Amino acid sequence: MAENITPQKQDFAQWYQDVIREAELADTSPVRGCMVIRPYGYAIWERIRDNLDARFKATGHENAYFPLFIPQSFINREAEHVEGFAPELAIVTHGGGKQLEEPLVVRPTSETIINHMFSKWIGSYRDLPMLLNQWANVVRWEMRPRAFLRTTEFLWQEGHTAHATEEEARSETMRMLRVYEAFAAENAAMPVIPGRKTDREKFAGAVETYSIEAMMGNGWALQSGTSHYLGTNFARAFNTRYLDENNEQQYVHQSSWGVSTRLVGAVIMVHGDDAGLRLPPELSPVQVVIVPISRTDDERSAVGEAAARICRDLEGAGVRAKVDDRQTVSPGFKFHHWEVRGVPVRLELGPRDLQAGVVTASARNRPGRDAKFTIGLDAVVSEIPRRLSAIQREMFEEAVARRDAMTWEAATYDEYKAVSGEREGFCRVWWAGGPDEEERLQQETKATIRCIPLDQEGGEGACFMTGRPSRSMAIVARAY
RNA sequence: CGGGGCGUAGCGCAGUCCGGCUAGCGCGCCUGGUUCGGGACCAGGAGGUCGGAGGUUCAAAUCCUCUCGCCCCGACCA
Repeated sequence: MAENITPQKQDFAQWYQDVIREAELADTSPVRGCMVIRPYGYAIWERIRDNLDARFKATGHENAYFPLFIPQSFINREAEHVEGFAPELAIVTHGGGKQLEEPLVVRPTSETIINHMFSKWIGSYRDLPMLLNQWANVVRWEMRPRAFLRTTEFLWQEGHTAHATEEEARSETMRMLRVYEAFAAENAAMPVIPGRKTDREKFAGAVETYSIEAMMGNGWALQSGTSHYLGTNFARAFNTRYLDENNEQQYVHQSSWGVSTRLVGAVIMVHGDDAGLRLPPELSPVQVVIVPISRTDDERSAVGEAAARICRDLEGAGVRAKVDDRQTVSPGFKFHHWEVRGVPVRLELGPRDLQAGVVTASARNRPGRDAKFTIGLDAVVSEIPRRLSAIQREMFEEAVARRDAMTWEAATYDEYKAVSGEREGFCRVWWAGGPDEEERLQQETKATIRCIPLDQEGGEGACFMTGRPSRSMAIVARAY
């Protein structure tokens, strides 16, 4: 069927690249590590962006824009931050034909420049909380790029907030993590596990890092969003202080949180199949594609007219619909074209349908010719939105079912090592280990502690590596 | 930076070991016609510094030296 796409089971990494090429999501760039996001891939990002942006606004955040260039000395102010980012910085040394007095770092993230500004803008407790977000590109020099998942330049959103108290900042950190979780479930049809990162996986400069972890089609984990409690680390480095009710100077407590174009990769790998991309209706740039079928000129005009009317009616009902009225390719070609691109619903409209007063429909998540069904012309506008909701729900349920089927438990490290050889996916373990155990785990099995889920079932057990008693379980998995 | 693979038409490749016809094949592209309910068919056509530089030779895609780049697997990361 999809002759240009390697089957997932044969080679998942190759399948991923094939889908990106065939669906025209992205292309390689002349600069290693960078990628060109093509219009269709960018349209998916726009859907992600618009959905999230609305959620940020609804939680009281405002958008702003901070500069791409950051004085190198800013990065150096927070000890852990420098250490963490130094290896992946791009640094500009020349401008206007002259060597710069101070090199400029191309932002890898904006905590430093934003704190520089916050320290000017925040004077008293009345200025707090400050809740900002920016949509921007960032650069982190990558040794091993992968389209969407890890590129040297990527697009993202970074929220930065300042609060009077630790409690408020911590609560903001968790609130935004839950916003990501809701976006993933409701828009991306992607179940995720919100959890706390171990110190080893923590953001450089944060007190605590939380993430949402999603399971890809091959059982690997993908960190799909992060939220950090920064404490007063950057506030101290940049002297971001406010005067409290008692006329005393206090450092602000901060959070930062982000998701990136990596989410596009997540959607590909969570939902895609051997025929290509499958998009949840919420994120699909085109939700319904209408393919007119005709032989004679008379048929063409009758069918074309009907197709245009259906399209208008659907758009009127808030559905993103499109007629593929190209004369230069056959209907069969169009079927594949839109299947590879993951469009949730296809309507075929030909003379036979018009005669019978119906359209022939098929849902991308129920592949195959036999799964086609018909909808009465009168019922299209009422039926399609219901179908789209159903597809959205089915795709989420399917992803949940696969994740659950590929999640298992191990009581001891030996058991983990024995089973993980044959079993992909997430392994739940009791965890009370430290950096040494994590290091050993990664060296010996290539897996890492993805997170310690926030939503624990309770109980107590012995840490699978150290044997020490623990009240929390962790997720162990291979990760991108 | 280590290990592996690859650079020949827009894309995918053969040809390279063992030097020798005018550098080929599939897809795509252009023109015309017939088609159109699951990637249509026929005929004609356009398209190449064989990644780059140097060398060996009567003769180099093919052999030698150097070089540039890309992809995959590992260490770092959203």
